Amino acid sequence: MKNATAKKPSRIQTRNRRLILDSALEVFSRDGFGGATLDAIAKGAGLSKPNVLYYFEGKTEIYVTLLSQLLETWLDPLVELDPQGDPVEELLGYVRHKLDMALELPAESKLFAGEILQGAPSIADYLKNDLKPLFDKKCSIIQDWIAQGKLADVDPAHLMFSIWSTTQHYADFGAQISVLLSEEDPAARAHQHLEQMFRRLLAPVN
Amino acid sequence: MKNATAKKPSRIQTRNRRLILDSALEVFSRDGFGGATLDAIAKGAGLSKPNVLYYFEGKTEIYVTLLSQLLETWLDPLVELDPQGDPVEELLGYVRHKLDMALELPAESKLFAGEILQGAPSIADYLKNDLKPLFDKKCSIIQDWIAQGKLADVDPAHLMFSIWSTTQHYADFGAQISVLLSEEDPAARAHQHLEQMFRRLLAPVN
DNA sequence: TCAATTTTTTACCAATTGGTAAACTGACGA
DNA sequence: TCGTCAGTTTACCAATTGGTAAAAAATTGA
Repeated sequence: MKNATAKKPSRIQTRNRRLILDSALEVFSRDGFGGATLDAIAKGAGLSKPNVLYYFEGKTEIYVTLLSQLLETWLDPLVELDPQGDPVEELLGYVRHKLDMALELPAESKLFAGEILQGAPSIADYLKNDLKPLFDKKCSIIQDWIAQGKLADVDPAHLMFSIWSTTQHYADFGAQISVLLSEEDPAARAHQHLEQMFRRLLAPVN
Repeated sequence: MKNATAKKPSRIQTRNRRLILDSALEVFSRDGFGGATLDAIAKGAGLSKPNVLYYFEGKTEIYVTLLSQLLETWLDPLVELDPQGDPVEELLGYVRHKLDMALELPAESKLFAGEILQGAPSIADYLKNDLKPLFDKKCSIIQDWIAQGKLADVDPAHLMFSIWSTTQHYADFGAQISVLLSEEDPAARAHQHLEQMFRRLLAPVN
């Protein structure tokens, strides 16, 4: 008898749920929620469609599971912004971390981008209840840094937007970048460029 | 008899094609290509589905028409980057223009973003044959400016990426921004912030 | 006015899609 | 050895979807 409340999952369950989520991440991030099909996800996971539905209640549940797992990972580096550290270095570290994530996990970034692009229908609550408070807290830390003269006078919220957009751009618009760039190593140049840009923006003017 | 080669369109044709494209822009940008349906587009245009298909050969043709119209508008401000003008002001003007477009035409921005997000399946050729040459040309203009000491030493390509990402972010991630921001007027703050950021980045260090 | 042409509607359809029912397989403990 | 139950497959289905055929209505030009 399967109990709704947490029966420790078997080895097979762990493996197959992993397979399904891996496949689904690829399919959803490539085709969007509307364009993704259970058949494609099942095929990618090497399982039959009914077998996939044995592990998840439906397409939507797979999608939401993926998103909520992603959000934890995604939020992490922001949480780490330390009020005690050196302001400029803290923020540059955050930029570096976010860029690395975009470069290493482009599918996750695209999944998130697609969800927001379509009005965040599945994660509106999360944004309001979890992200917003954290965002406000970090903004006020930045505000304090500015008040202490340790940082140039920037708008904290819009600074965050700039960090998010410039870093995630390398994942979300990867298709465009790879056409426009002939370089061997965009990653290194990207790091250099963003470091330069945000250092100049943030360095306090004495 | 309908001739394939340009019969001047009737008043009804112009009107209905416009209605269809307007509705399709909203539907595609909200639901993505895969999630969009002809029924939704037809309903939004106030026409029957077969009537829509009287004006366009299919869902894909509507989508591609929309994209190619959009690309012209979108490219325009980049074309205007003038090698003769003052470098910093030229680039800041470009930033301003792009931000205004994102704020005023968010649906267009989202449509484009969605297409790139999914690997640019419909506009890969356009990117290679039209955008790339223009991009290279403008990059070398920027490179010249730098060589002349009129601009800080930035990577032109990545500078462009930063401009695109930060400005379009206000459209593409609007759902997130509106949750995080309680301000009355994000547009004004956004303009201020981007001006500040790019001015500091671009100002030549004497 | 009336025939030719454009536009619109009605009635369909084949393919795909998300999802279900139920039979089947196989491992494991008593 | 047998019953139990997790896991899998087969066969299916109703709804939706992109699209078509052809008749009906509206418009236009002579």
